Amino acid sequence: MLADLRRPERTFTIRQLCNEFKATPRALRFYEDKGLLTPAREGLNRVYSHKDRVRLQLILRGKRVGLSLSEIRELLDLYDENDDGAAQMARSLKKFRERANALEQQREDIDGALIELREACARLERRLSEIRPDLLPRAADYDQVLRARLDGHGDVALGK
Amino acid sequence: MLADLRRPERTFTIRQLCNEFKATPRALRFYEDKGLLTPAREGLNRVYSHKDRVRLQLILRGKRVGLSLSEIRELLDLYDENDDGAAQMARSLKKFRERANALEQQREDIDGALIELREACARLERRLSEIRPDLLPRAADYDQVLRARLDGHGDVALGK
DNA sequence: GGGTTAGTTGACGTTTACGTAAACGTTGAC
DNA sequence: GTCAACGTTTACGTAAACGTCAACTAACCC
Repeated sequence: MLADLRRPERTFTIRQLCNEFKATPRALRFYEDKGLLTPAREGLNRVYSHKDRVRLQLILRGKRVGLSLSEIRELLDLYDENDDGAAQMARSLKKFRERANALEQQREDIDGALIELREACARLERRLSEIRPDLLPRAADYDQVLRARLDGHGDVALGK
Repeated sequence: MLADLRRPERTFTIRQLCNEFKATPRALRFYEDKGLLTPAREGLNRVYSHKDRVRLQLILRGKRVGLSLSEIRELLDLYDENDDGAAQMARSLKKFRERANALEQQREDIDGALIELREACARLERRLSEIRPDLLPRAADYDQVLRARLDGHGDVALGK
């Protein structure tokens, strides 16, 4: 086919990008509002270029790793303003490393919380098994694990 | 000393509890507003009993493991209403297990994000070292690790 | 004209856990 | 007397990332 996805002159509607990346129109307009995207217009309608699509990809990737929209915008701005592309790569690298550090910190926090939780669970289990062993829940939590996996996941909760 | 901390008739001012648990008066009043605490009054001033102190401890522990205030309130309510104490222990246990599952899920999300981040970092590092090796940041991130550890940590960021 | 589909803008709502005044009362120190 | 320190209440502000209307338009089909 001549109309390849990669052909630079190909354009996209808001709905196409939403379907492709599983976003909502509201979200794309919101990103535009925040200066992350600036699609062309055809009359009123937004027309997303190939470059816009790439930007959107970067935005969503940034979100997945837990960057805020304003942080993402800073990075995207660099890609525009910058001439050689080396300086902004260095800045991106720095940002990414910071994010990685923050995430590792979050992981430690979670581990700490898990330790506290497990202790509390153990205490409760001991006392319950002494007093009312019939009330001890059992297979129910497997349910929850399964439901959790089908639910919201893939994105990182933003700390702070 | 006769005036032991553990003597049940001992009471506390808002400030004392704040200092002890490193909270702000605003926070304690807020918890009261939300029905988590109901200290006595001496005129206008709040007077926290021994039991109030225990409740506050439970509140803060709940927060540390990432429970929302409304979830904490549900648990605390059970401690009050319930007669034998077994049923609410079972419910607490269930809640805690759910929280543990959710936290484990969050950990996986973070791990996924970290993988993506590390890949991105590796790409950037490769390209930078080819093009502008002088721009590669180095010891700077150790700084950030240290600063991060001194900063906000100990509490779990609530996801979703 | 009527209906459907997809697009637009604008504005308010949601959620959580408080922070931050504003305005006032009480008590003790100096 | 007056200042500071601590307490009180009420109420609005904040941050993030959209969701959820409402009201309108433009295009296409019959």
